[in-house]
Amino acid sequence: TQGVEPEEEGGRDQEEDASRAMERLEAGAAGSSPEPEESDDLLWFHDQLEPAGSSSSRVIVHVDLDCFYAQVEMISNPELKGKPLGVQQKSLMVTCNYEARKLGVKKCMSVRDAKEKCPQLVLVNGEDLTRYREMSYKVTELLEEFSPVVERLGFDENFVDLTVVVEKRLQQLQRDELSALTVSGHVYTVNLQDVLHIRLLVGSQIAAEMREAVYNQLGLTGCAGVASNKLLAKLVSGVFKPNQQTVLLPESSQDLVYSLNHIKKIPGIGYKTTKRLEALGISSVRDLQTFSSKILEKELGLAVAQRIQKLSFGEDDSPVTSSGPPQSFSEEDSFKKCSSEVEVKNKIEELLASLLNRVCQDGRKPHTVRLIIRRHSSEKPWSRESRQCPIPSHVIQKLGTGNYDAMTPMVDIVMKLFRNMVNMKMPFHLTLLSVCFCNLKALNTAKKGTIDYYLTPSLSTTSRSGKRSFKMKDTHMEDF
DNA sequence: TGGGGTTAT
DNA sequence: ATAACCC
Repeated sequence: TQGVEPEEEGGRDQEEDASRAMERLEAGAAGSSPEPEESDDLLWFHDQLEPAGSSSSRVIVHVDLDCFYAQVEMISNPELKGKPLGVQQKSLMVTCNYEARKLGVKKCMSVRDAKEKCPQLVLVNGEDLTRYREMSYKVTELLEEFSPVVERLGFDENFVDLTVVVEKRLQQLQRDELSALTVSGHVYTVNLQDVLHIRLLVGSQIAAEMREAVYNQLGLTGCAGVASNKLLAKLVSGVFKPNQQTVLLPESSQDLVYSLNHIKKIPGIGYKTTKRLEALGISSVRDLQTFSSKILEKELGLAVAQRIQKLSFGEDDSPVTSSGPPQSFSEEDSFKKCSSEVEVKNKIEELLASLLNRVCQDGRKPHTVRLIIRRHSSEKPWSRESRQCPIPSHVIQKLGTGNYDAMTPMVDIVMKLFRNMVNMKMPFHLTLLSVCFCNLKALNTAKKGTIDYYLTPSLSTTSRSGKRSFKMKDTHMEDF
């Protein structure tokens, strides 16, 4: 109902699901090795696919889930479907479903403004990211079945490089099928006479199959954009908004970048760079395109200047890089005030409890811990300070299954980091605490019979039970 | 303004 | 260790 059903617009003949798509791809890979004899027609056609002769043209898809946290909440609790729903973290409503948006609620509104706009708004707390994170990785893993090169951006966006998969599929197609190729979903700027961007059309079909698989297997809807690079794929994915997809034909790429009314809309140009560019009198995309490269390089440095000026033309040669497993795990909590050692220690214990569970499930071992704080009232309210240190190897070993063992030494380490940053003889006022595990290394592949095996507590005699969950002791609430 | 993430310097 | 970027 109400716009969450997929494929009103482009989903004919997309009944093929991901597994069948994979069978076809694999069959294609196997069958294409002895170089199928091609007719002259077909050779001519393939020649047209690479106009400039350089084989640099890529097919990239950007997949962007619709109001992701709200969708996960509606799956967790189907009674929320059909009602205006917002997901709240502290005083901020970080996202909301389309029911709520119809009633004037916007993403990243304060909870107060949102309730004012829409008194019937249902709010759920979204501070615990566990279910979002898990669903997010399911999406990435599903997309990896279509092509192994998938790059995550946040929890709800993925880039996939389809170049190789498109090429395989094209080589499988017969001459008559080739001339009958059609686009799936929208085309950016309606100008469909010239159908020579066959690879992008095939990309759009694969994008439709991806969205169909994500919906059928995970129950999530989203948008997709297909283009020749990441920047354009991302920009074009947002053109038709909930649950639709669009492909950008190259001759429309300038129209697309000019449709951005300000440089800050270009992904890669953030808050700081926008301010510095505005100080130079640059505010529109065309301003940036035509601005002196020399001056820009002096002002921002060679790397940033060249990159953002290319972005302003819609050019982006950055590769889609496989995200793989996460580089770090962190848990944070923000609050109005935290100003005593016991409060700090309690928060740290809470953060560590979650982190130890996560690290345990991941299987790899972090070799570094970092503590991050935000102090109140300091001139830069957004700035954070951090201290990090290696995790001693004897503590790393305890990280495997018996989290109770690692908890106490980890708290001690993190509290030392805290004392290194904050002089506890002086009054302090924190508004955020965060603990991060990073420098993750694959587990010690201790083989049976080796010294390592018997020296690794989680592998030898004790505690062969399954993964245990660490439970917080209910401590010290009398402090309040 | 939250609770995450990444890469570059 | 911080600063920039992304969501």
